Amino acid sequence: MDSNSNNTKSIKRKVVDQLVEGYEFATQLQLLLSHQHSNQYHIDQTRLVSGSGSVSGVPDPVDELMAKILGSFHKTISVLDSFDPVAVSVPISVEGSWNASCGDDSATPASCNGGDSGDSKKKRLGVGKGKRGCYTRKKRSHTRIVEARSSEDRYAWRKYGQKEILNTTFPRSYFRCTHKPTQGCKATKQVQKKEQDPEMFQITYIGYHTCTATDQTHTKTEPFDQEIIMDLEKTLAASTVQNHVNAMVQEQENNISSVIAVGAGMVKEEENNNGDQSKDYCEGSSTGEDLSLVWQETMMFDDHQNNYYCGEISTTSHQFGFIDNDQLSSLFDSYCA
DNA sequence: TGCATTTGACCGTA
DNA sequence: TACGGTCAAATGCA
Repeated sequence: MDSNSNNTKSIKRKVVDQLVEGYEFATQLQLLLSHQHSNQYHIDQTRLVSGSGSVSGVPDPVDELMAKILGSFHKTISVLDSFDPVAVSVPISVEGSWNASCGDDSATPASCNGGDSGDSKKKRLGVGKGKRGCYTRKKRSHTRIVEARSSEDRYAWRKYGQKEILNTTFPRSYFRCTHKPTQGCKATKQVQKKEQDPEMFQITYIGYHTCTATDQTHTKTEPFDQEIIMDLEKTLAASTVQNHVNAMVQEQENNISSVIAVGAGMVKEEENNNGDQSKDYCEGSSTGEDLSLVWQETMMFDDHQNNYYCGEISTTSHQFGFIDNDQLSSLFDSYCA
């Protein structure tokens, strides 16, 4: 693909992002205005009714205007959507993945190693060590943030890194599943002490365990002393999720993971798989089973509305909406198509 | 001696 | 170019 095409796509994506953001802001404004205005409007209408007769059927001008604004946004987004469906993911989206790596292992390592040739102070690695950094970075939905008093859990982790993070007192530690070399388990976690309460750990779990370790005698929940589950971006939404979770856990004490908040986290992943990334998103690290688990996790059945409560989490927005079973099926199909 | 951890280098992304 | 995530050599430990 040439750079022109990439540029066009990049610009298009930015336009769409802005439109989506505008759409969401307009929606919020509509809610605010309708809430405020309905009171005033109701008073005015009551006055009119009591004064000069009935005005029933007169449209609320605020609602009318907001409907026009939203309609305009929606039309624009739809046009772009028809132009390039990949670039648009509204209003309920699961972030796709992308591949920014050096490609397959047989490729020349020049693009992997030669990218940064600048820092002469840095120790150069020996010949044949050139595969460092050859990983794909992708957005993955299986990202859960929990807070706990202990970073321990029932899985066996191997620490592979530690990093000072900007504006934080404590370093972040990086762990991967001990069984990654033997079973290819892709689960990783990051542990960082909380600034406010150093006795608390913020643990970010990325991916699910696919290993079948013999010492794994417990159900696949993590961690066992978890206290708070957080959305990547919106704690408020997480509390909503948590409320649903608590209810669910009582009803379904079986196998479903207790980790519910799922965000579109951005992680790096080693270039071990050979498949294309879109396939990997649905079948690789996010297998069909995994994906269904994500949906299980993100959807809470609302017994009053008879709808699924769907938590949308993306890098730029977060909103909740209701979708029915048919919409759920079609979404599933479209994401994995 | 083998496995786990530490730590600086390296890399991709924003 | 800064930052965060990962690699892998060096080191520690049982």
